[in-house]
Amino acid sequence: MSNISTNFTERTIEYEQLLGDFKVLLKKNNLKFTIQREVILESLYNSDEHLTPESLHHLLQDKFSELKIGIATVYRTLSLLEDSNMVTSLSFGAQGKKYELGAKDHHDHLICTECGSITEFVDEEIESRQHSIADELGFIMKDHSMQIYGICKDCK
Amino acid sequence: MSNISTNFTERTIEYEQLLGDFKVLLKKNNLKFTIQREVILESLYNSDEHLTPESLHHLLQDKFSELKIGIATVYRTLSLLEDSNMVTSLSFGAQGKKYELGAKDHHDHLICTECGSITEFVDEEIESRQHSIADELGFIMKDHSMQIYGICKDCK
DNA sequence: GTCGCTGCAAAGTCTTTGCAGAGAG
DNA sequence: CTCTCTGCAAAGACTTTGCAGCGAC
Repeated sequence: MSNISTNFTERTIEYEQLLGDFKVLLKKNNLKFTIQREVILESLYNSDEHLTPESLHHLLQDKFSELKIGIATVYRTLSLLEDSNMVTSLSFGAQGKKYELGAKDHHDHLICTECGSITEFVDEEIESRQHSIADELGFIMKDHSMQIYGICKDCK
Repeated sequence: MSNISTNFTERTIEYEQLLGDFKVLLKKNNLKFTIQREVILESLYNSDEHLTPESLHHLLQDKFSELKIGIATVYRTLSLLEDSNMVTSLSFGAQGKKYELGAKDHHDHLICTECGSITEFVDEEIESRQHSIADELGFIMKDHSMQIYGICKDCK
């Protein structure tokens, strides 16, 4: 695999380490390290989106067309990664199930109902409050999603 | 530490009023008020659970077996209610989409990714922080939704 | 009586599974 | 060489749609 193009999402973990963790995980469970599994991990790492199995499959078919990765392999690998807590899945309303690497930072969204623009933000106060709430209710927090809907400053 | 009000499902609206609103809505859109639509609304009102189409269908078959309500009608009515903003849906994991009456107090959700259970909570600190963030970014906040995903105390 | 609604069943979607050949270790 | 993995296609699971008779208004 070629090297990883850096993009603007801050990562809390480097790809090399992530890949190493994955290999350890596979070995520990007597599973094999295949090119399909590698490109799926890499694509999740390099994506700023929350990917659906279908969008991930399309992406793989574009970028790694020579591999002819089947949709079943995408599903199987996502399940494997999710079971191993390397990715988390979220569901957004009617849009179905989406996956993202567990190693990424949280982020929330302001969505303008007029123009559809999306602004990302992170607020430490809310982040820490969420952890407190989860703790107080005996809940192990894995992820969250928060959307604020309204009218952005350009539209008002 | 501030309080987390785990005030489960306080209703802000009486059933009679809800039913009246529903009838107005139907009339306005030239739709008919049928017994099926009524028992679905009533069952949502009387349930403290977040219902899936399937669980709602089972419940209806138990309580109103003489009506022989079809699963298709359940799906159609839930879509109608959702489009009219009388119910909201949450979806998560492999377990599909769940519905709840929108007329309940505003609250956010803790969703267990293991068993699919949903715990509601309201936290004033987060509520007010959201308003501040929207203000700071020049955004007029209309609504928001927040879900925390993780593992509940029974599953961990 | 009109026209929307319903139950049924068939058709779509999305996801999982069975299988035989391919490939990692 | 062994035993898992993969792509394909078929099977499942969940949801939507077409239709003819039913029922609200």
